[in-house]
Amino acid sequence: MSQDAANQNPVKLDFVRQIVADDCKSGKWDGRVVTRFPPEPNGYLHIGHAKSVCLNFGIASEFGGKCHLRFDDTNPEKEEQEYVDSIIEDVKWLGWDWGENLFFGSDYFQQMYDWAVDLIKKGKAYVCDLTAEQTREYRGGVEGGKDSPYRSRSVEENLELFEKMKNGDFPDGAKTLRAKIDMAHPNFNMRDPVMYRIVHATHHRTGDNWCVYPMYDWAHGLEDSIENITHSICTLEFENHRPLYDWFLDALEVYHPQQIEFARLNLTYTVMSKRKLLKLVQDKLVAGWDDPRMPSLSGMRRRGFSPEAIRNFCRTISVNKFNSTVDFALLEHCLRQDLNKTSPRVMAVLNPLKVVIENYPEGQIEQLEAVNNPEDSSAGTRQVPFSREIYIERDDFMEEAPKKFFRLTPGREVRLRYAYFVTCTDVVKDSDGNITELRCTYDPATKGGDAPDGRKVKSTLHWVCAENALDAQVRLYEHLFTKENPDDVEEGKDFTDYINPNSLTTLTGCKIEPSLRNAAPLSRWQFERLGYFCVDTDSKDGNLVFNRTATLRDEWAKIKNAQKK
RNA sequence: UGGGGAAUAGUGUAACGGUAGCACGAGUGGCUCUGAACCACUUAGUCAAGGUUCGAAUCCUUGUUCCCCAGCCA
Repeated sequence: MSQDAANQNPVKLDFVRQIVADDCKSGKWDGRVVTRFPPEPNGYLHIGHAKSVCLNFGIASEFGGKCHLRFDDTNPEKEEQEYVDSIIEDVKWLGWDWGENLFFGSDYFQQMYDWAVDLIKKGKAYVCDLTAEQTREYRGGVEGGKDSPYRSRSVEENLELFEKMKNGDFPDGAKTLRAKIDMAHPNFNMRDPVMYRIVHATHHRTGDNWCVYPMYDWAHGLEDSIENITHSICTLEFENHRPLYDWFLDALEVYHPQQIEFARLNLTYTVMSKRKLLKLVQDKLVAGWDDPRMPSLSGMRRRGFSPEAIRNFCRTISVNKFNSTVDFALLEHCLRQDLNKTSPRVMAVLNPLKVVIENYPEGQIEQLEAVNNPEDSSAGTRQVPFSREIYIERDDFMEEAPKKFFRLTPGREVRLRYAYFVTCTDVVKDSDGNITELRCTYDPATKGGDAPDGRKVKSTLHWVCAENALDAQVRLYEHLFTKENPDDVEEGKDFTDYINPNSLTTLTGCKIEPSLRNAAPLSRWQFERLGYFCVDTDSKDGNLVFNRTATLRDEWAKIKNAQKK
């Protein structure tokens, strides 16, 4: 029974959960629910994988079942331990727990081999000497293929040859083991698919033990069967492979899970294929797999995404059988929803403009109380220093204020958050006319931010005390691509031609309030009025580095934009 | 020209023969010591055409459009 249903808070079930729920009701699997997340360790996990992870682990937890983490490591030429490690880290970070159920397809190589021998004995598999190119020719097109000349070898000969293949008696590509199905089948996957190929390569786990490696179609169903999976959930492109998945398991007469296919995730302004992400990394178009602009989970973690936000996002987009592209804004919404509740507030100035408060005593520093998180009273308060010289955001001052600009301008009174009302009295400029400093006066009666006479101000600014400010580097990010769909390329171009030149802006000399002096790497903060920021892993003592995870929603930016037009 | 899938507001998703709803986005207003958050309102949809039915997004027929498949990758 689904937890949500048990809580009498029935959520609408997606089609996969509906199947699982129906099966639980009918007792199809004796009430068991066993799913698996089966990544190939040939790349880092990305937000698209998170959809699958959350589906599989989510179903297991909601229906009182379990979910295995299984590495589908059947191709030694592409797979590496580095990827195994990163995948484990990422799934764990997302908050899922596979308990004892960490498996590797390669652990089943012997069982798979034995089953292949069974199939040969049943006359349902044969050793084929056709080259890769010949195999393709024989497979044929829509009109059908033709039988391999090796199709009718005797069981004895097949057994002997297959053993020799295993023992390494033949060079790479010399022979394959194929299932004997139907070369005229309208589904190409059923035209005597290859089960084993000869590869003399060192596997990251089994070393040089094997010279033959199983193909996906052969291996995957067997892995599922061995692990007693009930619902084998995979992406849409495997729909064509389901008849073969079923054929192998039926031919072997072994435990037979149900394969269910769903549509993979697409997101605007990003690419999601491992191949393309790898190219971005290898061509150094980004700083690595964990570059905060990458949709990889390691990148998003470094950017400041919370696991909670990603999990909510995956639940929100649901799952279906048709291709769709989710608006990046929805991801951002889920992000902000979580960070708003959980991020401590802090004041930071990205583009500092010095302000001297002329009637404030020189040399005086007072501590003012600031709320850490208005969404969470248990987060308490902290003291923020204030003095005669402070920094405010350059964008918060305009000498000639347009309509609807409520912030500081000569002669106007505004509030410095948690501090005082101040009025701008003078603008200091250099010889080129650039504003270098503002002169203000303050009203001592407004300490804390409220006027005893009840007068109001239109706007509240964040600020940082000049004397105590911490210097920091802040990295601002925008979409990695300028195009909503970077895969939709014009003639002669490729997706890398649409990389956004402004995807990364590095700001130095940013001013941060002193409470962040020892902020831990990957800790998440809201810089008031600016956005959510995360301490980068490059950050070191005395050399703070922040990533902007996301901006706050910004009404003024919209107005400004509209006024420009 | 073969096979396998799929079509619901701009986007993502519900409705399982009985009032087409929710979220995001966009817009308007309210509130505010974050132009945030929060609150209210507005916007906009069943791929098409037939049929069955008292009643169709849902069932049937025909058509249209889109996605996947001819690796010894997964």
